[in-house]
Amino acid sequence: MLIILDEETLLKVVGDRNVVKKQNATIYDVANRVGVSLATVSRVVNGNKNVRDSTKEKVLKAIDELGYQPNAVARGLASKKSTTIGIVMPDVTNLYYAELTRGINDVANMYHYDVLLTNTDDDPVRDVLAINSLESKQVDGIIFMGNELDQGVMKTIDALNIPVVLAGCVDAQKKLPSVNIDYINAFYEITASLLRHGHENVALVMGSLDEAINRDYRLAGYTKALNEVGRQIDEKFLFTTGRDYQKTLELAPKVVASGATAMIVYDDVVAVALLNYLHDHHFDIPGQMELVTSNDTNYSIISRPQLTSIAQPKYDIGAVAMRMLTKLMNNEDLKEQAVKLPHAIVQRQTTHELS
Amino acid sequence: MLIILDEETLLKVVGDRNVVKKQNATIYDVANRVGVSLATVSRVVNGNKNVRDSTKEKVLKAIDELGYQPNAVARGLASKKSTTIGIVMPDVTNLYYAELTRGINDVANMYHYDVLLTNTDDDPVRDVLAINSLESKQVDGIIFMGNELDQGVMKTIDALNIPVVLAGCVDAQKKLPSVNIDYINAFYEITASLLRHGHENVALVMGSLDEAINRDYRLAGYTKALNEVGRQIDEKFLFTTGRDYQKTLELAPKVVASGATAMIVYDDVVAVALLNYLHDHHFDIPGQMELVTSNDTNYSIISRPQLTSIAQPKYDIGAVAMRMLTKLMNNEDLKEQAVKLPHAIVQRQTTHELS
DNA sequence: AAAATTATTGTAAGCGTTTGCAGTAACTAC
DNA sequence: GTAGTTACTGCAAACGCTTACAATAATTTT
Repeated sequence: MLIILDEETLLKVVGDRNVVKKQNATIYDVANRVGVSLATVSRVVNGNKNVRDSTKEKVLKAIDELGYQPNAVARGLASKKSTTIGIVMPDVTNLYYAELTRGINDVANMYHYDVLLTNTDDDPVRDVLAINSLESKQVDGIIFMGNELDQGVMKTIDALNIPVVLAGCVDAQKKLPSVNIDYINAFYEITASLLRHGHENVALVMGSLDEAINRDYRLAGYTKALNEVGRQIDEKFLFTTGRDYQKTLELAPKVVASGATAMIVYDDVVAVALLNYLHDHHFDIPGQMELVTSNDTNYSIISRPQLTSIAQPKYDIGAVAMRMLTKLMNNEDLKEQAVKLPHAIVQRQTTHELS
Repeated sequence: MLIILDEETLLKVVGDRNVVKKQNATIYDVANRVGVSLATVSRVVNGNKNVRDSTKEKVLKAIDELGYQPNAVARGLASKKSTTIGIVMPDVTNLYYAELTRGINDVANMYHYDVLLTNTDDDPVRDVLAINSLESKQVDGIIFMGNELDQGVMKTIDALNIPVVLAGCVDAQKKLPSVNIDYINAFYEITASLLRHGHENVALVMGSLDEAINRDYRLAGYTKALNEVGRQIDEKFLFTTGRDYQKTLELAPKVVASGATAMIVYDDVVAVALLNYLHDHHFDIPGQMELVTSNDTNYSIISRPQLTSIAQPKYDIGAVAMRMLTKLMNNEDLKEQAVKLPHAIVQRQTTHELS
């Protein structure tokens, strides 16, 4: 014989309220208690106007009494919306992406979206897997960050029924909505400034040239400034490295050996490593070497001397990207596809007065 | 008259493959194509043995051809499992938590869980909201990080039908499984060491004393060391502050004014701020002031001088917490409820030789 | 006061899976 | 060959909600 105990009886048996986890109430329970249909309860839960005030109150009361919370999964299945977005990013541990993420998160919460987060370490294979997984979880939108939009990734995104916005990530084909700073100009400006100050040999330290953001943006800005004063790029001043402190420490002597007297660096971790190498080898900074980094994370304030940096509105890049995504999810049109947020050059201690 | 076009016809009309997003295939489509029932397809998808090999192959082939991907939401509703876990944390932007998160994420992915991430800025109200939201999304488990388990939060967790593991977060009542280092001993050791080296006045810089982790752990270890040499705590050497660079800069002169000749700091951002204050005011470190921090994030390597630190296996704390959670979600028993991972003291440049 | 309109509520068909149970086919042992 | 097993497969009922559409009640209009 099967005995089904009600909660109170069960309590007596078990003796400890904490052991008796109440089965979560369903919309059905609420409807029953009030004596209305599921549809009515659903309407009040979803803020539908077509409910008499008196009914609404009764339902609300019952919801409160039962501690009813709509089951988001069931909701998702029925409505095809999950009120969840996905973030695909290289690494939470990198301050640059962490701050973008923070911006995304805050705006997402503001619009009552939850956030599914995946680290892919810039591995296109994992990017694709992540996107597929997000699709199967029926996210309403995706924000993609990372150095490079691999072809396979692009294809996957293309086949998606879900809006995607890029944040701090460049799409050479300009097919996807994105939020960035004007990388070309930023690198142009800082290079030009350094050249104006008499530097003959300005090193550029970037990520892989296979990535559009380095090749077509950072390097392009640098080249433009050089060309403008009638000079060509000299490969010996070009360096590439991953965002890794230790590895960059190994790269440092090579940069020094190149004869550069100034360097522009694409990432703060990399810049700090170079700076510390110079510091530990008693270089005079900025006397012997000027140094500009480009993400303006906490690192550039914390380092001694403090790093002059291209400042990006990181939090805002994330926030704006997320805001755009909400519009897309809402089938609204975007005014701009490729949003460029303003950047600045923050003068600190690793350069002389800039202008 | 309503005309429903098949994809190919639609293609001819629209002319652009990219505009025709294929409707995702369902389990039903697969079953139809092979000529078996839904149940059979479901079985092969879920790796159930009871399927003849030849059938299995046919199904697999159809799945491949249709590009079928199970709908995780429907699955979740039917099976009551979401293969998703939730993380509730103060702030992704804090390197300490970011590294824990990284550990959690990697292990979660290893076990094919996705991760829902919420920042709550240590606000108990938002903690509760986040947990409720996660519950309604039917996550299979939750990892909670943060300074303090507020009463309300505790209550919410108690009422949950979902396993929760704490990471880098202390539960004074020891009711919840958790992963930490042995904070008491860590702070005891470093304090004792500093005392042995002749410091009369050792400052302790922590977060709020309302939080158990500060009051009952960090302070307790510090006190123990003091008592051991027959001394009492002197309130004038106790300082509390949030994890904020600028605010700590304001606190710094007070710490100096206290007459302390050594300080133990609970967070790297805070420690770096203090260090930089001292550096910028030309203090001799460690000559005039020794400084120990306690999270050993990148900051302590990047700062100049580099920070001596209590080293925590941050990534592993996250990883182990997640591993424990998988067991709990699998209804396995835990060997230990409160796991303590080993810590170490990493000697760098802000202290003299320790012992 | 009947008709027309509008506001409110209920009915029931999904949404795409999983899964217990029942049925059928294939195999084994006698 | 028959009974007893075992291996496969299918049926159909959930899971908890949303949402057309239909039905009823309340209100206005004439």
